[in-house]
Amino acid sequence: MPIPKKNIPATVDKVDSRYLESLLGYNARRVALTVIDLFMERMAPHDLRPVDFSVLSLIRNNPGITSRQLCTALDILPPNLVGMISTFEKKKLVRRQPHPLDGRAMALFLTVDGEARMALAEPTVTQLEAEVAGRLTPAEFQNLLHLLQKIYLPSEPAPRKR
Amino acid sequence: MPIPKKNIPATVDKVDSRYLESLLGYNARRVALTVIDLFMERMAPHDLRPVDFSVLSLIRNNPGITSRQLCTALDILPPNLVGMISTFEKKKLVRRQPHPLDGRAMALFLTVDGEARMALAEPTVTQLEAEVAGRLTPAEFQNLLHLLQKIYLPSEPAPRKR
DNA sequence: TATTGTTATACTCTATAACTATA
DNA sequence: TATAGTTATAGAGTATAACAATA
Repeated sequence: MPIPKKNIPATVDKVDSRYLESLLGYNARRVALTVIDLFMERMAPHDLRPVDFSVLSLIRNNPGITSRQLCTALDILPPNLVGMISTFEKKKLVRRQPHPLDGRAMALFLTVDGEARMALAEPTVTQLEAEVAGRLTPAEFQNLLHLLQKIYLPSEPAPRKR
Repeated sequence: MPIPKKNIPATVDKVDSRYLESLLGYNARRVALTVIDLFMERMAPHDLRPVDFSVLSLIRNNPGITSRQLCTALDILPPNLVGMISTFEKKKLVRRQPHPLDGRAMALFLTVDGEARMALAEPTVTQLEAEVAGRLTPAEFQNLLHLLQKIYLPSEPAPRKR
């Protein structure tokens, strides 16, 4: 039988977060913040924020990708990408080139410096991912990625609006 | 045998995002954005952003909780909570009361209006969660929450820094 | 001396409108 | 007429420093 509490006005000793923890949105955001915090810490020597890494990674794996394609893939608004690309150009990480088939567009490529930067940064990301996933078995980790993708990647490639 | 491509300069037709999709941080952020977008859409009639809902939910389930406890539980900085609480007070959703055991602190409670607002809002959240999880079986959904929590909820309750 | 709540403020991130060059 | 890229700018979100009152 539980010991009766003293009759004091309502105070909270341990916060009950169980309801929030039953919500996918809450849990996904907490995990995203956890990983992003560690990411920024570890990637500081490489001078890359998460979004920088995402952009450079897509250019690396898709040479000649356009700004518009980057914006669609990463859910970035075009005006907010312009500054990033300009900064990358100033730092000699990215090179812009007229698109061969569309005179309005610019094709994006990593420079040699950009390739080198990413070659150093990717293992750092791999390492921090491994640490974050440390409490999960490899099978659990793969399952987690798969379940997350089932949420945001429609099997039918219907256009996403935002 | 694949048909040889025409010899044109590098252009990208379909963006290859497979590397990013192998990263937990990327997937968690995409899911968080997906759920938050739907959340804001559905909760607009209730005039509650995700963070508003989280704060009111914690007050509801922890009557007498302090601002400091809210900040710790939700990873909000104290200066950024002040305005929210003030707004809630103006809207008669939350009531502040001197803390019975700590003269510096304020104990927070929902008003009758606040309870009513949350009583309407919670079913909306339950509904949208069910929709987002629609592609998953109930067992998969529970497993997803469990795996996410293993990432950000340490079994040993070590203090998080940020 | 440390902590709670608060103010003021700066910085970053995200969003909107409008323009140009080209399709 | 629609789209890619760009500029300028507004708004929301997040961060730091400093202070008064209390522990």
